[in-house]
Amino acid sequence: MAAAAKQFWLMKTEPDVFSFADLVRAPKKTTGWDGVRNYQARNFMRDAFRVGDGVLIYHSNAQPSGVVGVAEVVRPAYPDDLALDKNSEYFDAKSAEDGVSRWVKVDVRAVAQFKHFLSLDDLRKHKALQNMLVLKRGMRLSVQPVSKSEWELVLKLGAPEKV
DNA sequence: GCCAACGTTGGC
DNA sequence: GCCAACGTTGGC
Repeated sequence: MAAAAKQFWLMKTEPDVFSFADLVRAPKKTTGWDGVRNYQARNFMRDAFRVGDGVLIYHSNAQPSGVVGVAEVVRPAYPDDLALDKNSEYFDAKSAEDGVSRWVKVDVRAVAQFKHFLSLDDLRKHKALQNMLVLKRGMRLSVQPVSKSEWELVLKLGAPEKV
């Protein structure tokens, strides 16, 4: 059986909370991407993410916001138990009621940092990227699919350097 | 099931 | 800090 084709995603993080540099510094350059509390984003992780998929790491609420580097999925979806932790800001009362988290996380590992940080303005300069979800007005989804052609161009523009 | 009110996201 | 856009909640 042929291996499933590699898929591509973009994941947002606020660098003040957890930055790409934090990911690079993490043990094995890997972290559980927890705290996602949006059903559409969860469903992408739970139903579509596969080990080996590529991830653009995007800094939101940054000056400026943009894509900083590349990671890969190293563990498929498993329960995000912060939802059960009363002291966590990601606590979810409904999950706690059920005794089982309705939220999931995946593990991602830092792969490369862009030599050329790509701000939203940078990305907008390229017609081939005009359909990128992250560029759409009002797009708040924190986990987004990225097309193969978008991925390839963004990597070319970003000049990734292995971390 | 509708939809107004509310809370959050995130660019600017 | 502003506020547009969006998701969720809850009354009915």
